Amino acid sequence: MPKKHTHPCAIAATLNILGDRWSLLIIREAFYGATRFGEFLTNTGISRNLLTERLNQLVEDGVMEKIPFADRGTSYAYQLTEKGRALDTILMAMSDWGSRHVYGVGNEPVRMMDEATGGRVSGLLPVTSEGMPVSRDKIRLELGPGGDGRTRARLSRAPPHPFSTPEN
Amino acid sequence: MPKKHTHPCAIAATLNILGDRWSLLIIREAFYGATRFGEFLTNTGISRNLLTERLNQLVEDGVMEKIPFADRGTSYAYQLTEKGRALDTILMAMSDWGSRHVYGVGNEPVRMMDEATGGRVSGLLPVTSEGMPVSRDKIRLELGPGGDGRTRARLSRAPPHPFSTPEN
DNA sequence: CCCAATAGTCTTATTTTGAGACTATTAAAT
DNA sequence: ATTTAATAGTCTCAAAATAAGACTATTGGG
Repeated sequence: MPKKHTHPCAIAATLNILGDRWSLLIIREAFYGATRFGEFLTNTGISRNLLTERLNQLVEDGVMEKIPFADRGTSYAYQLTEKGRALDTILMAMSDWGSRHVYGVGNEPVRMMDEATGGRVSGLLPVTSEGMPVSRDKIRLELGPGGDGRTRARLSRAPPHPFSTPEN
Repeated sequence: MPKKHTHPCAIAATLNILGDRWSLLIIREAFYGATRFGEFLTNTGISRNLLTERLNQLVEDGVMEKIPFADRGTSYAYQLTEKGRALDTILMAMSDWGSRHVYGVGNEPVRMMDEATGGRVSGLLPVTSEGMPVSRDKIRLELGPGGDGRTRARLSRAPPHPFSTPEN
């Protein structure tokens, strides 16, 4: 794995764990039910040595766990931890973006459906801790307890509402 | 950039564009207001040759655009396209995950605040096209128009509700 | 005891990354 | 008009990661 980002930023920290071509594809397969070395191997197309390294890293990072499995030969089940299952939102966001902006609406390989209403899941809405929807135009970034001078400097250069759409 | 994923999957397609250590950090800086080569250079810590390559790639992929800029020397502004601004959800999801599971709640470098209520933005909720919240336990994956046999095979192996929490 | 299945290791060539020196273009200052 | 400084690169080289595939180790079942 390449060198790591060192500045205090939750996005950079996430990229330190998942910022490569394969890790999130392995995670995707785990959500799709894969647990065995061979399944990840054939379902993703990664090479053996890299899969070994990535699985070890994901276990070390607490995203997956490796569990001995009674089966022919030496065998293990790799499964998501709670920390790993929390990656569902990132996968959904990437699936949504890729569907809309790479494949295009009407050409998605996979659709997410809401079994309750039969409608399509069509996005992710920022919400407060009370579950109230938040408008992207009203989101402001604030220095948190884990931030430092560099974080403050970065935030002070940022626009007041980074995720708002530009007024024309 | 490394070889690309070829199977039909919106997540894989997204990783083909953003699946490396730097691209999303460049995008983050763009949301934080950076537009110039030198800003991306110093704010991310990427090396010059890689920044050149990544910016070119992001422009080619339609995520950013390069606009001549009247200033000292040869200069340009790199800015997000609409396709690029749509990456906000992925960034928010990564920021949220990194805050909770790497830094830990109470130790986040940056907090997202809702200016309307003063509360913290604390997650992303899947919603239907009508804006109705969807329970993760009720999300089912379905073959879309862009899928093929491999997509179908992958989905048929998947659990009925991939994003539900396991019953204990 | 042998066989097959599983999960790896090892080797080698190729590609990507990282670091930094060097170059090109242009607006402003003199 | 010439020089200077700022900007955005290009180029070179070493180090590291990736890719592909041959080979090895462990173990349960026949």
